[in-house]
Amino acid sequence: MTQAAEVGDAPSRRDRLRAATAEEIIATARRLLVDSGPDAITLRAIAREMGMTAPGLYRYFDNRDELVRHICAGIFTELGADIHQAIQAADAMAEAPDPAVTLTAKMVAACQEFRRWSLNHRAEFSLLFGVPLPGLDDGRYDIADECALAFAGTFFTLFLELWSKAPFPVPEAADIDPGLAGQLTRYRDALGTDIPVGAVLTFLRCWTVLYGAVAMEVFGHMRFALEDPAPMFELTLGDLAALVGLRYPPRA
Amino acid sequence: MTQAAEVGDAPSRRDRLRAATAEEIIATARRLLVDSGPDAITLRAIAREMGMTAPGLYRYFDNRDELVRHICAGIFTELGADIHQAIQAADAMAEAPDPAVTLTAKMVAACQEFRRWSLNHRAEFSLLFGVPLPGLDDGRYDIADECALAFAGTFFTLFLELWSKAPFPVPEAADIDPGLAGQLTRYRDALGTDIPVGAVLTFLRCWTVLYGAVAMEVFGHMRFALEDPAPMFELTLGDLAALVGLRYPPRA
DNA sequence: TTACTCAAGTAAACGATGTAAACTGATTAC
DNA sequence: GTAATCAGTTTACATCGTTTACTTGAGTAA
Repeated sequence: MTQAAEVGDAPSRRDRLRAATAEEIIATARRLLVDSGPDAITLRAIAREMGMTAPGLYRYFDNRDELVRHICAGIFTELGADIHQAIQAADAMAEAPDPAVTLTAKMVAACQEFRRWSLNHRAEFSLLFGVPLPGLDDGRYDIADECALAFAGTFFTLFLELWSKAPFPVPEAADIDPGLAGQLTRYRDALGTDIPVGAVLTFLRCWTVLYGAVAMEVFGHMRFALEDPAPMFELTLGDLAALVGLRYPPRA
Repeated sequence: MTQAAEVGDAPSRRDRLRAATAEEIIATARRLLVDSGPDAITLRAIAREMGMTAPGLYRYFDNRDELVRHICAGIFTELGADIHQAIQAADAMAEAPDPAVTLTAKMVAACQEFRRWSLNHRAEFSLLFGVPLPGLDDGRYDIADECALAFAGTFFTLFLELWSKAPFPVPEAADIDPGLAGQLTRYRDALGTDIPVGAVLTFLRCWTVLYGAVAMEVFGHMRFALEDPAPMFELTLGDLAALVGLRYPPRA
């Protein structure tokens, strides 16, 4: 009876012949997420794909949320690498004598790749940049936060390059709200650089603008007005370029 | 047995003495949302509060999603009224001879109220502006969309007032990407106004910037750098003011 | 070889969830 | 007076995360 009810395709334990690994579980869950959306990441579905049963997953994760956080960590890492590669590609393509043109190309490539990836990976984007998992508001710092910070580093590295190769005007430290300046100083020290706090502020403003434009598009909150926000994103790129002293599109 | 298991506090059907109304159900669900977060909006919990059983709710809504959409509609309406009131209050408070100062105060009041409400109603904000409910990607147009449009009208009315009382430079129609211009024209016509498409574009850019700043803060995606983003929002207000030809803070 | 230990699961169960189908008691229409 | 309709209830199903108790096989010490 039970034997007759066996399903065919999912790998059974005897097929695996080895113990599962946390990485395999995460990869399986990730595949379910990509193929069928966030609601498809159920312990039973993951276990089924792995040829085991749901409670067995508790050997590897304390609960579902922790598993999801590991999925997030992996996605952050992949997205960071993806954008890094786009920056490298733009660098290799550049043959302009004017360094500002090359820098602009790299910045634009990074932002466009972020948008492109986000639109092509809506489920993953929602997981990383949508409403956070409940219960994560406490001060705990986990692997997903760590990878998020590393992801931010991808953009920050580019920002540092822009700043060092073609410095742009940033708010004077004296003009910044003291409370904000203190926070920016702490964040700058955590990053381990010595750029002015005004530059850190500009970085965060850029990130906010970029996030807003992409999140709004991915979440479909722009559809009430536009069915294709792509040309508006080009204008956003212009705003971002202006924030770092560049011009986009290059020719006026 | 079953009688002995009766719970005490939830109103029983006999206490109600009248049929429920859809509005009561929505209000009950809304209270659960506010008190206990989005996960608390379960059909059984709502029914329990109403003194009935879960399947009875299907007399009023096709399914849970439809109920949630009605909750969203109510929240949109309330938020719009809230912001409208903040604008009115700023108008009443203003005693400046310079109209630009009054307009700035109203614009700032609207944006600040949007942020304040959003931070004080995170669960509701997530419902309205977070990742949309699955299955809503099809072209259906429901009551939540209608109320969202009305909500946008609150901001747009203010924008029109800014534009009419103190016109500001907007992109020339000829300089706008043709595809974008077409979409903007359609949206403008839907709004029933005759302002230039460049002004519509500026409106959408303002909304994107505002949304990005508030969503990022509500979702906690700024905590990796700042624990109190309030001063940064003041800078965002400055950016927004500049987009509509105003200055904030007023004194430089 | 035998006994012991431990890792890596399974099986069964609990209390939730959304939802479908069938049924019931009161109110209304004719 | 009887039929229809309203506003629910009861029961049931599949699925969810999670807990508890049990099994199984591999490695190891004596």
